[in-house]
Amino acid sequence: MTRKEQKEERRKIILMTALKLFVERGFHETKISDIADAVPMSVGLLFHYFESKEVLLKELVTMGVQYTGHVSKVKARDPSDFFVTFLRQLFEYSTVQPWVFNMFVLMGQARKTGMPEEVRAIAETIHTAEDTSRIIRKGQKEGLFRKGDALQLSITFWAAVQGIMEEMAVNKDYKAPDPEWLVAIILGNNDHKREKK
Amino acid sequence: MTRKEQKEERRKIILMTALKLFVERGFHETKISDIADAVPMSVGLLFHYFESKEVLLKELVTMGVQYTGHVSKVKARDPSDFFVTFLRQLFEYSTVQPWVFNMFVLMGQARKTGMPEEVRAIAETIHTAEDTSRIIRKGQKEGLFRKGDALQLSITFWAAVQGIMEEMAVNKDYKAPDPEWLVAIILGNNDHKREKK
DNA sequence: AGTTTCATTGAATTAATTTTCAACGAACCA
DNA sequence: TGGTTCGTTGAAAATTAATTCAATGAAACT
Repeated sequence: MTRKEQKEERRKIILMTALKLFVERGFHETKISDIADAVPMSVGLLFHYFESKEVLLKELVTMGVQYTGHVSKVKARDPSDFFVTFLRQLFEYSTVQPWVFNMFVLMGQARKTGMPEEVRAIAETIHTAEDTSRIIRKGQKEGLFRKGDALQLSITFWAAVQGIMEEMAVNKDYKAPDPEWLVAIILGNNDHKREKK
Repeated sequence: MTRKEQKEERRKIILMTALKLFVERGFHETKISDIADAVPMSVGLLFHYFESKEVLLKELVTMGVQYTGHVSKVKARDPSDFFVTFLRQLFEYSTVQPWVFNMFVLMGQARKTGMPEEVRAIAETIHTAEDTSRIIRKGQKEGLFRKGDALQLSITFWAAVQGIMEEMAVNKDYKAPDPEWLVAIILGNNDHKREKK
């Protein structure tokens, strides 16, 4: 079993290395040999672990889909806190658990541009914006959130977050913003609901 | 001269076609033959106009740099209005002047991921965030904007906008948000300054 | 100790695209 | 009209990166 575990371990290292490179430079800009060099291992060996570059990517995105499934369920207690808390955690991960951070960025990229069509299809099985639009609707009923199309609001919020995350991935000088800055997108002018500090 | 004008015209068509495809599908995912088909013209002829795919991209990004130079100077009258007005115009362009819209998205992509290194270098000669951070600082002095590092605020704002724009580029169902939703990122809780409708 | 399995390498092969090119014909010029 | 230039094409060549593979040696198993 040690042999099998070893292999599993190695696969993980490759996946995490590739994830980092894909996020920093983009899928197509990352050569198989770049991944191999970074691990490090020979190009040939990498193919012993993954049958192709695209399969490697697909495995990452599939992991992302599963993981995201978890996250979105975790905490749907209070509409007003949900987003701040989520962002705070996400931004913390950027230093503590880079892979979570990178995964988030990759999933966003996969939905958009510059990835094989098939990969996009996998990434699109996630419906974060739809899910959180329910939370927003709830928040709107309570008068906490801005009025307007909840789904549009939700998509806007996540698109903005994605933008921030990608900036962070590329621009290492840039420090994560205060989550409240972003939550203001959906919060609107709500002075009654303000954090007491 | 008609011959030369003709050629210039043709080059523009190619540039605009490529821009659209690059933004919708990504640079690497767009084959020269895709561009040629879309124009339409033969692959060989495209090389009569541009010596390589990368040169074509570089020319687009260079145009973007010049154009952005204009824009950021245009209207720096009133800090509070600046951002709302800018966004309103930008979102309008998405339907009226798609190329401006696409250009904006391309420039953001070029700064980030998935483009040749050399292109990134060109795109990074733009310093929108630095420029607008001055406006933000001014707004902060007037008590209109949220407190905090003005540059970080500025980068955050533009990164969010970039996220929205990319969403719009890919998800045609998604309608541009109300500019105020995004300006809330820098506005903070400012009830005295509210649009009268 | 001998045998089998499997991780490992780097060079050879293949695949996908970009880029070049020889050939043709239409527009322009004398 | 005859000649030159230039737009145009599609197929051939070159390039680049992914993928395969035969060979090697170390670990595990008998």
